[in-house]
Amino acid sequence: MAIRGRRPGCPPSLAGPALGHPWPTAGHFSVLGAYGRVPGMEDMKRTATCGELSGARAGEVVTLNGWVHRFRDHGGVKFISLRDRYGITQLVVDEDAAASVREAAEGLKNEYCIAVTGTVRARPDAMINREMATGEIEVAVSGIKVLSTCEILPFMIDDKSDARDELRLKYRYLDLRSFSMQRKMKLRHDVAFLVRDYLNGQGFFEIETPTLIKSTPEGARDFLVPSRLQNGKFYALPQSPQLFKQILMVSGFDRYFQLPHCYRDEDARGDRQLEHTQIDIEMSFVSKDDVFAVVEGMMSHVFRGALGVELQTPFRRLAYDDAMNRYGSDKPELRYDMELADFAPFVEGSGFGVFESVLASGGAVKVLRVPGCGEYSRRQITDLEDVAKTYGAKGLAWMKVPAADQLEGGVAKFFAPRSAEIISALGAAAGDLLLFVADSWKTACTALGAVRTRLGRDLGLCDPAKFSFAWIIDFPMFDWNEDENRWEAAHHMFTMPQERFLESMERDPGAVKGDLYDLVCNGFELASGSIRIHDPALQRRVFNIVGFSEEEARRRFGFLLEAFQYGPPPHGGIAPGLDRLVMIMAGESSIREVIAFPKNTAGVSLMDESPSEVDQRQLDELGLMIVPKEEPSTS
RNA sequence: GGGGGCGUGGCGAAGUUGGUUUAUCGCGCCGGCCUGUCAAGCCGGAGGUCGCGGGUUCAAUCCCCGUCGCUCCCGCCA
Repeated sequence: MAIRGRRPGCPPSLAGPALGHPWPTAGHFSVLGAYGRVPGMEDMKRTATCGELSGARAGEVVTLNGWVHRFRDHGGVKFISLRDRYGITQLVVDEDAAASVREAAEGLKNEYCIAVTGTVRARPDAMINREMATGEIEVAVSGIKVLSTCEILPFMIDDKSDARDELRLKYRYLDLRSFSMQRKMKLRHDVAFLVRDYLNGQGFFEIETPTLIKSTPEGARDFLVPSRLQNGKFYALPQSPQLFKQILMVSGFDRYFQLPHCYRDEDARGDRQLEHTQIDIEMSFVSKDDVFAVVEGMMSHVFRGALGVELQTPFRRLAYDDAMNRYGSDKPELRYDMELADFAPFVEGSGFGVFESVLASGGAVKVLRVPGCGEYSRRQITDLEDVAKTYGAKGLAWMKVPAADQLEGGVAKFFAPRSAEIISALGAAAGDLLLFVADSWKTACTALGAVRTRLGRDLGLCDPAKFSFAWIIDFPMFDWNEDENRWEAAHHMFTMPQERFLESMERDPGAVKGDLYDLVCNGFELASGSIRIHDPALQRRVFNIVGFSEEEARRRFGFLLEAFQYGPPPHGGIAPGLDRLVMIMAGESSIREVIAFPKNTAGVSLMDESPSEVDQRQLDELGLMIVPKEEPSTS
């Protein structure tokens, strides 16, 4: 499926605020004179960009530098669309142009990099192109210099038929030439700039933390970097600057931020890369409300500046339990309602054994009312059932509401006696479809939530121009790990348990809510953060619950625990993902679309072909030996 | 680790329920024509071991198995 949202074809979108403010031109800042000496083009350095000329400049002699976007040869008159970062300008080679110029023009091919001198002239009225920012003028060419030539392209720049991703990534430098990609890179630049602008204005310091750090094998897999000087030892690349930013709080830096690269050696996804950029924030002497206020202010600043969109703040807040119960997700898509409901009240006495036994064993029966889908075919419902099964549901029960007081089809016969009551409780109407999942509470919620998301997409319920933010709060502090038979931290071990659970924490870890929060937008988790523990005694209690010995804690996080003996301030923070933020703002569904040089789902960079093998000498210096993974036996 | 989808000239796609014929279309490319296009137009042309390997068959681009690559998803991602 093609996922790029580009459709410019023509450059008018460049001039307009398609993604916010206009493209800068020489009027806003000087792109000219930013060059050093370019051998061979001293006399052909640009005096204007391809996006800035208008009727007011008619008569001016200009030099343009750029790429041949299209070439239209009419025999007598020839047109060249010259493209640079700023737009497209039409060049004309008239019939009476010098023979040398005509000859040079005829030799031009797509994507040649050229310098052109000519006279700006207003187009005749009938020839004005109103779709184009520079459409009222053209440049009558008096000189052409080919700066470099171009091979036959693997795909057309800004072609309407998209090349497949594999090819785009291999020739990323060509892909990035397209206005579509240039616009996204500009958006990313704008967002990063606005983030810095806002946080600086709020008194935050940008402080860099190391990228070669100690491996702390909790959570995601670390990328390891072997040490040559310390033979047999390894650095890890940071999954986030978590420990360092907390240390910075101990150091008194009150308000810190950074846009660090973070690395996780886990399988990539459409919205997940091995390597991504966070907007890492930490603050002292705060509660979560202070963190929320900063992030809400920052997001407002960013959306206003980059997209011209006013966000409504404060963002709504949704407890984790509510998010799960109502939307079946801890990162709910909130651009539409269509909430899940609890069907348990109607199960008892229905005689439907599947539902009854699930409830009897402590599970849940959730129902999703799908307005107007009562005509769904068996086939369509089976497709939805497959979605539910993917998320662990054993099946998807259904019934239809043919009339305001009637239930039919699927499991309706068990519930027909209470039809009116059920329909009224669910707010159902004739023509609705009801879908059910019965399972453990979490599975029932997530499976039916996935069905909800799928339906939202199929039914076109998502307004692409809408950004629905929400804070998800009151997350559980600990998850029970079935495999290892122990409690583990749901977020990380430095998260502050909510005060009301401090007393009962050891007795009932599963009930403890953490001072822990996510920011979600349009069904994506945009940020995750928490108020941290700064009290060593409390920290020990948490370590204890997750089965972390004092010694093990010291070995892994010793420096942090030690730092906390020297007057640590109460602190907390958050880390929005920059790539996901830009992805959502750009209306893309793949994070690769907003990363200049992304890796594919197998972690391979198709352009530079990393990762790659290394010389034996490099391995020797590091004291490493490659042990091939065993081939699966084929006998 | 598991499941789904895709792989056909440089690019994007179509296709044959296995056969007759030269594997089709659009873009691009090459040559020619053309004074107003802006996705220019018209005429002509080149370019493909249908991802790779094996199997079934008289016959495979098509069916089967394996493999490689890309992609979406589950698991994983404190």
